[in-house]
Amino acid sequence: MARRSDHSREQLAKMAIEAAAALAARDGLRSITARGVARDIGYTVGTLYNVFDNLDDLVRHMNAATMDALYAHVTAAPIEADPEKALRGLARRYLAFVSAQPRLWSAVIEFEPQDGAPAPDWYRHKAQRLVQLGEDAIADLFSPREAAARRRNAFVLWSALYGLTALAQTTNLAEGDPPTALIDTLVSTYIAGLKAR
Amino acid sequence: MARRSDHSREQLAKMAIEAAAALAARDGLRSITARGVARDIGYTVGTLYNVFDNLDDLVRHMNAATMDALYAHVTAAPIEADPEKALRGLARRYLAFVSAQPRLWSAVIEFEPQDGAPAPDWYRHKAQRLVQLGEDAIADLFSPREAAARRRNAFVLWSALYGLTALAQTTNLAEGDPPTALIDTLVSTYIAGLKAR
DNA sequence: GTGCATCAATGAACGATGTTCAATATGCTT
DNA sequence: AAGCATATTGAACATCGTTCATTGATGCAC
Repeated sequence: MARRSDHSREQLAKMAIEAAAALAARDGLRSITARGVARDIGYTVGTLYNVFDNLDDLVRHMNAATMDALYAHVTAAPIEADPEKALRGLARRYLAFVSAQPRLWSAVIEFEPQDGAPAPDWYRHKAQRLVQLGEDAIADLFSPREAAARRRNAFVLWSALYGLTALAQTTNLAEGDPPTALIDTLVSTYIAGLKAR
Repeated sequence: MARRSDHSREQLAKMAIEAAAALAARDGLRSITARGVARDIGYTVGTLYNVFDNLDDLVRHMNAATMDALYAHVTAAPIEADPEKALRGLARRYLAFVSAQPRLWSAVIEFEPQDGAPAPDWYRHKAQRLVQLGEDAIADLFSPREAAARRRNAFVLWSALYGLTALAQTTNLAEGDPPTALIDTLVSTYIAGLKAR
């Protein structure tokens, strides 16, 4: 029983993350429990705490995996040269991913660790990579001397996309318009605004 | 035992909501517990369940109160006629409120009821009122025949603001820029984009 | 092969959680 | 004064996150 070494520490972590993601995808972030995850991977609670500091740690790793999957999905297609086309493509693929895995993405949005500690660098980097994609897409609209403005606008765009997907999922405020139309409106209008600077 | 007419049902609800808000403001959404709220208002758990269906119900009412407070704060100042000035004013007051009560606003963002039931109409209306403010602000940029576009853009703007405040609070992705600069960038650029239609 | 030290895995135990509901205390009516 | 209606209670239940002494499988020394 003890010391099975059926799986390495890394394998255990991966299995637990996938089991947690399956639970979250089905019934939401709050349905993730230590005992539930342990049961689903064929181990007991104690083992989970050998691999992760606590449940929040596991959830963070789960969310990191979701962000990795999002990044992979968004970069699967080539990125066009024209800023507006590039951005629209990124945004639509982003939306497609979120729509396909709504509860998984909700888990990323909802999650707030019990201790108010800020997210570790390795986690923040996952988000930064996504912002960077947007920054690259709009790079042609800025001169090399405007690096700060380029970065700021990329962050604003990413935040706007984030908010749009967050609200388009849950609320029903924009009844007439499909999410794609909202995304396109955002990208077109914002890019037009950038060009008009 | 507390005398049964010390407080009306409405008073009890108000006290519980305020107690929950105090807990959330100090230690976050997850620090709200039935026993904790009950203790703080001088009653026991059972009484809480006479007033609210369950904890999620209480949290929803707490978030509704937060949105009411936000609406009151945002509309406390007169709204200017010029779309950009009006929108910038709304956005800045929005940001001021969120910055002053970060954990309370986080509770609005993070909250997802256990049962995946959609938010009731009376709750969604609270958000809709805020979107309406934005729609009124940009009304002059649209002809009467473009009601759909006006509504869509108001929703996009609100979502963008929402995302910006959500991310500006937690992440540290935009290190150089204060939140106000991000808000102004968003408003200016988007309004410029609308004018360039 | 044998023995043993190591340590991954266990699962009982703890305090706290959300929620229920029979029992009870209280105010109002008659 | 008696009785009714009901607001309030708090014990009880299942489940939660987390800890840690115990256990037994494993790899290594010999």
